[in-house]
Amino acid sequence: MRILLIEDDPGLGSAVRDEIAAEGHVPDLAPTLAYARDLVATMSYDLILLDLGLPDGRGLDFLKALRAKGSVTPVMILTAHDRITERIEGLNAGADDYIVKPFDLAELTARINAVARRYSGNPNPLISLGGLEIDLAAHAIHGPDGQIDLSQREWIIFEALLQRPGQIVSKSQIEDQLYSFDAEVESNTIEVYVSRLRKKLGKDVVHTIRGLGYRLGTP
Amino acid sequence: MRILLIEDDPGLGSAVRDEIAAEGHVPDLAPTLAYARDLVATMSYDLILLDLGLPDGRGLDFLKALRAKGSVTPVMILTAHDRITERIEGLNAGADDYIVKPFDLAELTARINAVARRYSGNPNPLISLGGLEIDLAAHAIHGPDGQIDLSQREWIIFEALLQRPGQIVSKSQIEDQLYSFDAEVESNTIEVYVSRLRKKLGKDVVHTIRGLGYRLGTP
DNA sequence: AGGTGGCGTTCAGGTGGCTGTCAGGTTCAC
DNA sequence: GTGAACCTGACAGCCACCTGAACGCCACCT
Repeated sequence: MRILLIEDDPGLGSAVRDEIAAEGHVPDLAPTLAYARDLVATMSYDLILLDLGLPDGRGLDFLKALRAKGSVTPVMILTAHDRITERIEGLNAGADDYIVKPFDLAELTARINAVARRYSGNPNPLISLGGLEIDLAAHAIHGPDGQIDLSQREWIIFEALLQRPGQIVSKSQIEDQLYSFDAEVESNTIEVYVSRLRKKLGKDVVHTIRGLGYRLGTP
Repeated sequence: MRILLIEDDPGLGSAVRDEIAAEGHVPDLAPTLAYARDLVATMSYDLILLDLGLPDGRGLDFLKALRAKGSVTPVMILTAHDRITERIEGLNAGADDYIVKPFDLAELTARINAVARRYSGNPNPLISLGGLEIDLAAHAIHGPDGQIDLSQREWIIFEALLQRPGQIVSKSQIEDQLYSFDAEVESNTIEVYVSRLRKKLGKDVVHTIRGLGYRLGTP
């Protein structure tokens, strides 16, 4: 997914861009509104992340101009904690969602995915996978023998794979999803969870690539 | 990606610009240095392709001025086959890479992608190679018959080649990637791995240059 | 308040994929 | 023609991973 990040803070900009890229999206970073205008004139984006305070103008004015031109690209605004009026104004100007600084990068990812799902014509995706019907938003799985329930941790791991079909997700990436920053996991917890997912959902739902990680099975 | 092509030959200029655009980049073509200066004053480019012989001046002087101003935009110079001194001077003046005329457009694309990866901070490129779609960060390869998995060591060797398209990578360089410093490999391990890559990905994915090493196959 | 069962984590024994090697054959520079 | 470089199928051993079972915790139910 093509994502344009309009953010002048170099540190935040880099961190967010790297996170978006790590999630498999294709990010562009514009530190100014002028550059952002050039980009949206020539590129087609699936989502825009918009900071409201830019060095060469107001993010809000950029957003209004975008909507005035008829663009329906989803826009998520980045706002400071105490800027409530600004937030409301942004939503009124046509933003689809907002996230409050400072934010956790994992939360940003989840929010991005949520906005993208809402606006890609697939707001509540059912995913078909090898005889399973999966409803991510409702955490519901329907298999050939009926409803299948996963525990919270099992869902976290399964979603980590579902969000990256075709990609290898390393054990350390899964650990990062499950535990707080830098927590050391001492045993083969991940393997046991994967085994349980296989038991509940079928042995082909997760493929192991030895030494690298796991990958979602092919539908 | 925004690419500025500084080339006075109309035929070559058009062909390269069209190829760059077809690859999803956003090219600008400047047939003179004066025009190029105007463009770089107002636009931010991700890469500059620079011919050294222009009607209104030397490409080398343009490059030196660019670096003197503090620009770190990657620059790839286009040089004639026999202009070795010019090539060296270009690299010394701050060029990041060079490509020798006449060149294959597919090789140019691969080289552009490689330079952009080194300098753009975007570690998650999709690479197309002979019917394969390769996602380096996610260790994902999609071939004509579906998903292809490589082992950890196979990836290391494949990446060593992917990161140097068009270049010969020696066996000792590959050994350095695989093993710790100064480890002596006693047998034909590298040849066996290359054979396995060919088996999984196709026999043209790696070319052997006898006595020198291996090179990535052409897309 | 006490009992229960689901969940998270750990462990141990087993397994099969990966790694490195080798041998026989092919290719090619000289 | 020759010898070095390379190719590739096959094999053995290692260890990353699998999975059944167990235990402690705690939310929930009675």
